[in-house]
Amino acid sequence: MPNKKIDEQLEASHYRLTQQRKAVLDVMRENIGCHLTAEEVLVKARHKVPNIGIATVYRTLERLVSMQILYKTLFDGGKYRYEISIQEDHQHHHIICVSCNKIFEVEESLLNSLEHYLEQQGFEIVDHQLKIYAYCPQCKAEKV
Amino acid sequence: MPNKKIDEQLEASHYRLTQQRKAVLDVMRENIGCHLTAEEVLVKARHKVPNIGIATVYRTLERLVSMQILYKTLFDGGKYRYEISIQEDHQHHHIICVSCNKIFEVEESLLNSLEHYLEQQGFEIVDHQLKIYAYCPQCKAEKV
DNA sequence: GTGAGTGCAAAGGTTTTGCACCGGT
DNA sequence: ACCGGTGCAAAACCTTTGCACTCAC
Repeated sequence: MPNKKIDEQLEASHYRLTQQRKAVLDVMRENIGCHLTAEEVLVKARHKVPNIGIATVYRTLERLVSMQILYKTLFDGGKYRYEISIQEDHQHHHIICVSCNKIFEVEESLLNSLEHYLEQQGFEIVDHQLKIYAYCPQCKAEKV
Repeated sequence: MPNKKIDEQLEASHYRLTQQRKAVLDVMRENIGCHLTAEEVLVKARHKVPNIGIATVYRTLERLVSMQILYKTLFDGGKYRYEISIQEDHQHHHIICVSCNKIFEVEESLLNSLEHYLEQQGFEIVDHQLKIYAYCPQCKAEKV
């Protein structure tokens, strides 16, 4: 259960567990696998804490990112989206449906040979992000 | 020479060749392999047409993107960068040095097997973008 | 009680848009 | 001369910041 681990992290970090932060964290925990914008988190969090403001949402999301509890990724339109990190390793790989805009995850794997090649060239890889634009199976079927 | 091809495209598109557009296009042609922000294009273009405004730069860049003469890619910080398209095929693959911020190109190739796999899953791939964050060989050497 | 955290509103940064004027065809 | 293109300034958008007030510890 990742929740236990997150709670431990929070406790260890002198991080005050306010209503607002709990609401944001719960929203993210209730939306595993979703890639939410700050605005979307705000709307969902307001169901729990009606007066929560967008600034608090941003501040909380940023804090959780720096604690590596969330990932933050830049998507088209120049907007950031946040997702909860449920695994140890990064898996910054997304398939974005060009029709319904749904976002699917891809497992990291096939980039290893590319990275090895680049390391032989003298680069030291820190991270990578892959975005694939596609019709998802459903939209492909409806497209005709 | 790609310039000839671009000129043909422009002619075929009823695209008025104003001083400003020529300046923007020339800036991009003089900076093959560079990934420029609109602001950077503006500064360079003003050396040619001092009064050119940022709105014209954006409008021209967008138009050239829609003509597939330029590529537009979102980079960290939520800023778009534009680069001239010198090849037939897309090659949206970048290595960004986390130290000097220089951007290197990677040839497309090793993603084919991943794409085949996804197509078997029912996706129809439209495009993809890969960003790799790394220390470039020079910064890696200086890092120590 | 104290200081970190909050909400609001204002500011920041990038990109877009409205509008009167300009200039390529 | 026409109409698309331009420059300016304002607006739009997302995100960050300043500040007085609040509340978790």
